[in-house]
Amino acid sequence: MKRPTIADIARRAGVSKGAVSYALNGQPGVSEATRQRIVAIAQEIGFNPNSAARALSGASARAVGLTLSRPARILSIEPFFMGLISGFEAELAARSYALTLQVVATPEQEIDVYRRWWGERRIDGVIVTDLREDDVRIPVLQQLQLPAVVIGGPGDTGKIAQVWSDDAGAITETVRYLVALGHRRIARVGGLPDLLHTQTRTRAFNDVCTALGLNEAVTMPSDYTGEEGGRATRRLLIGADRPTAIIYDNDVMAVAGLAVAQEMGLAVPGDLSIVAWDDSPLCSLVHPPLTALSRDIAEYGAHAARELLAAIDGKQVNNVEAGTAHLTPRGSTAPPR
Amino acid sequence: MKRPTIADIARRAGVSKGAVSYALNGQPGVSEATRQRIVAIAQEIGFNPNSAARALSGASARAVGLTLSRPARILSIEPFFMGLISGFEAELAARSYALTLQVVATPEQEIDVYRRWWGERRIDGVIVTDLREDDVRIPVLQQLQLPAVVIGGPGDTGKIAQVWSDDAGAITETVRYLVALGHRRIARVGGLPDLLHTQTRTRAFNDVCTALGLNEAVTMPSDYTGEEGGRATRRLLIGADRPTAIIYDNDVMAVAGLAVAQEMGLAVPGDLSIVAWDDSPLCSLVHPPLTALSRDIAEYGAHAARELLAAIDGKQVNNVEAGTAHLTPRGSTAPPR
DNA sequence: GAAATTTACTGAACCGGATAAGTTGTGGAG
DNA sequence: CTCCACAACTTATCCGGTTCAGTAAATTTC
Repeated sequence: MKRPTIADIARRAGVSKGAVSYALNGQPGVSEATRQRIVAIAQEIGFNPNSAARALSGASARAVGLTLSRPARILSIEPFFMGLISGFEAELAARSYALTLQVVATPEQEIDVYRRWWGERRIDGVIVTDLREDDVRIPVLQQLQLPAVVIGGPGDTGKIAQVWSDDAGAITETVRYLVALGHRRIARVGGLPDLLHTQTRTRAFNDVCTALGLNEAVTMPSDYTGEEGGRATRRLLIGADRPTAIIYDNDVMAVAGLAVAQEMGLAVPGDLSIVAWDDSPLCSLVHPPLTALSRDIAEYGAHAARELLAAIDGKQVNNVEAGTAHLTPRGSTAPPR
Repeated sequence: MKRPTIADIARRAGVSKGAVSYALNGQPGVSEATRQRIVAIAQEIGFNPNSAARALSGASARAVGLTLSRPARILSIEPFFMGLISGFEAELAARSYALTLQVVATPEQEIDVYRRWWGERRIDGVIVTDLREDDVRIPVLQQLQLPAVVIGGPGDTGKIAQVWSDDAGAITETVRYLVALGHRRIARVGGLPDLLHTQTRTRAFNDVCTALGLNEAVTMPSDYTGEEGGRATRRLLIGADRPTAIIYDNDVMAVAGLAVAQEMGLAVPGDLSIVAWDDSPLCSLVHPPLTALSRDIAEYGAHAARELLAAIDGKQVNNVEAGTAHLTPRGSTAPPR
């Protein structure tokens, strides 16, 4: 089936291609009567402008790119990214931008994808997640002058906009809450250590523990997987002065930690309190339901999408903080026995 | 930064645009020496063909579309879709096709998205999930002559290819296994009732229960969410002759069911055996780990992607079955007390 | 009422590739 | 030595929009 073009509309309306273009784009240069006639014909024959032709004649591709850089076995379970994608989408769809997705294995491959997408003019901008220290992707994005928004910071990204949430504030609140419950030995199972927001959390965790006079702030590095989270938990719990509370950097590890505690015969929250970072249905599903640091991930994604669209439109964008996660107490936290 | 075009390469190589196009696409019409010179220049200046220009001159858009039609709160936790996406991607990336994603709320909106994508020539084909009975999307796809592959069947989709897995065989195997363990009262918490694969499962479940002489095959309809799965479980367990085993149509509901059983003071697997459909890290994370119907979801997605690419290439594709899920016994199933 | 301006268009160039058709130059057959 | 076939290009056109430079008619201005 031949898809209709503006030439078809022009023929039926008895005007030139140019007039049709003006009419459909709300440009001046056609009378209101003609415009309505053209729009009606376009509607009737189900016209959609060929995105390739549009992109070729200088306009934008009306698409943005996102790479997912974690291995499939983590992605498949990590609710965070799906929430983020939903949030982007809501914002992008409203301005009829498409979202192009690619799964990558390494930062180098990710850079290649950006290079290719930009070179092909397939996208107008990208959303970058998991900012690292001295991130190799940043200079490439700057060199390409590819509009971008970075999620996870704050860090040094030059003129590239950032969207982040106040992780330091959230972890401080959490530790204070646990201390108020009576906990003195609080440990943490962290995310990937080279991610900037993991470092932010670790630093804030150490600071607040010192400030409150707690002995030592142990952070077990991990990788967001359930297996690693479980292993880290086991290592924390076999010591003589085991912690009475553990904060996990994501929900998956927290659920795994809960399973390990139960397997070792520890009561939750009686013997061990558990806090998950990033609330998700997962946290309410398990028994006991997990106390979690909630934030609106979809809104976080929507925020990033808005910033990116602004950057694409050439507006100068600044680093924005998109709200602090707040503690949602559930059944997994209580005073230690 | 101006992105290089074939005209730039042509100038530097001292040949015409046409020669560059032939050289880069492996077409005959240039000598091997010239071809290598051109390829070297393209490499050096980091040339990527403008996808819009390419798509405009008759070639394909080198992109396929996927809509996600469940509400965000389910998508965010359902590991199935992420696994599927990973699988597509592996296959698409290998042939440098892009994946365009859109979250939709209703089948009607989904149809609109297909119409727009196809009209805009943004994509070459789509992957359709969650086939229903008399699915409204199928006639639209046929009318548009939009290459497509349907996941979840088998059903009547005319010439549109389908990829499905043998759900009937899997559920039969599961029921036989539970009966072999000594269970006589087996219930099921199903997925959305209007999905075709849910109906296939329900029918097979009823059939095998009848064949094995079990009293009644109760299927509680649900919607894949943890909340609904938990509610359905509670309803099943409050009866006098409560089931000793429950099969869940996805992992999220199974985890929720486990929590409900524990909350009601029932031992798993002592008082209640649990089987989850679709294995995921989630199933191994909880305590006890859940017996699950495992299948390689990523491979399932890769299979669908291959079929779609074949359909785009104009090859006649047939309905293919992509393997049966097999039972992975873990700690959540045992003989009833 | 003639000149100046505005309105409502048309025609053509352009974006960056793909490709059909035309143009050389070379080597081999006859 | 000529003719032909073929390789190795060049030239020109096309894809479907956007946009700029024209143009004729209508309207305003003094």
